[in-house]
Amino acid sequence: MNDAISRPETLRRQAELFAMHSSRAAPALIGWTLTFDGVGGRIVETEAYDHEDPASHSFSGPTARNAVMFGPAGAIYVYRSYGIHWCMNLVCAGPASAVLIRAIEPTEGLDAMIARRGLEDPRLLCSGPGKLCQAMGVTHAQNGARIDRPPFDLVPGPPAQVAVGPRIGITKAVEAPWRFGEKGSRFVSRPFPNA
DNA sequence: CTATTGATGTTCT
DNA sequence: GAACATCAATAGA
Repeated sequence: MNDAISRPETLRRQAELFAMHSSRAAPALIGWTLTFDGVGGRIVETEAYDHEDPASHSFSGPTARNAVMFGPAGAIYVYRSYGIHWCMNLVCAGPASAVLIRAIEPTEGLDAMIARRGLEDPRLLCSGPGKLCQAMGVTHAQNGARIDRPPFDLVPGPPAQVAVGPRIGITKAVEAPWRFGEKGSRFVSRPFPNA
């Protein structure tokens, strides 16, 4: 028999996920499969942000850049990082909360990712928020797009063991334990202390 | 394996 | 003008 989850069931699980605050949706997303135009893989690392969080783009209220974060859940918020890279978030139940996708384990469309990244090592293809957007071909053109409709796809996976730690690359609220990853995964951007 | 540093350009003060 | 949800290259242990 086919053990794949049906489309209606997937949409139900997605709706359930987006109804959560990002701090609960972020760990719940570990193990889901995310693709764009058939290219992507298993989510193995995420971070949560919200409007009460000094490290969040949404902390100081709506602006042109962060407008998508203040919109409906299920949207994709893409921003430019350090003038060079793109990073993608999934908007969750608000206000203005989102999950940063920090690393995936490449499983679909390996050839396209290798071509875009100019690398072959699967561990280096998507082990960081900027890397995975480059590998998947996600740019500002996808800002505001829906995660629950083509060309995006987001499918639940079997339950994963989740490690927790402080977020990476921020200078405010550095201690908040809002970084999540799959225990033991070799595809995360940096190791978790107790995994 | 960890630590450090320069590159890059948009956003916000 | 400063800060920035990063990356790749490099040096060292």
